[in-house]
Amino acid sequence: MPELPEVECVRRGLEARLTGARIASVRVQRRRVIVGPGDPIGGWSRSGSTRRPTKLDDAMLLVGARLERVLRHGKQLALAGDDGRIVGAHLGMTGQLRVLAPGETDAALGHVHVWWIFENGASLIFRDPRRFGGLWIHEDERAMRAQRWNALGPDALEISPGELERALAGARVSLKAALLDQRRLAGVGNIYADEAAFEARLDPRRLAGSLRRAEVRRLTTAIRRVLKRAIERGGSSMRDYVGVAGEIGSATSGHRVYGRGGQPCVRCGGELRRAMLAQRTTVWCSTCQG
DNA sequence: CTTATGACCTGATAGC
DNA sequence: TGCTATCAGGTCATAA
Repeated sequence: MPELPEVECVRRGLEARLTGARIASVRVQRRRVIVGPGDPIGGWSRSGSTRRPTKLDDAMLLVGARLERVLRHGKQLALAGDDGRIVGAHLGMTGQLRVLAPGETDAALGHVHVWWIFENGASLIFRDPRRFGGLWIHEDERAMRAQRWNALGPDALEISPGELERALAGARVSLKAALLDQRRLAGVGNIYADEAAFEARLDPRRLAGSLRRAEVRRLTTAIRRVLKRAIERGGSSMRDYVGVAGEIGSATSGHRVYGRGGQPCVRCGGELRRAMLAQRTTVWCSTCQG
């Protein structure tokens, strides 16, 4: 579920609430959501491997460290300790990182896989009903970037027209598919791909490599504006997304095409089209988006 | 190399 | 009420 804006809201929430706090202990309820050193990089649920996961110890999950920074690239997150240790996190479709205040318990939360307790009594939980998300353990930030983050394209929130032009150059896929491809640019998912294409007035079925320079420039502005606006509204809470304290984001009400197939275009009043493109539901205005 | 397809999971909702 | 089918914000391995 969460795309760049939602992940950024989580990042900010974690940093605001937990920076400087020391991790006292961790409880792992479900080992397979964690990719340890030596485990298949794609994660256990996808690998089909019959190997056993490598043994984890608490130190790999930052126990004893102070949380110093929370990093993000695209939809990827990482919790960085003050001693160089780091844990990568990806929320998949339904993953959440939630902070519980000292004494606060939420027995209603199911599917909690990892539970950290801080010295100040606060808790951080990773829960994920569908388990498409997970945690990744790396030696340090450099290794994490080398092993995972460097495979991603430039962060969509700050991508430049030149970078986007390079990302789309020669692509023989639809614009929609290219926007969803994290190796080209990192952070755009199904919601914001449609929103950005509408904002830029580009047909999502267009061949991505066929955009002219002026169109790439328009698309760059559109992507950045759409993502920034969503962050300011606290993200899109459709189904599963909530902030670190369980709060709802209001960006959903600002969507102009996503989820509005068959409804009137906010620009021209024509009926918005809905179809499958790149195996994802896609909504666009066939009048406004050439 | 690039691109397409299934697989991984649970839960909400619509239709019978 | 209860069943089945469909759909959901995302990757990842493998096939073509």
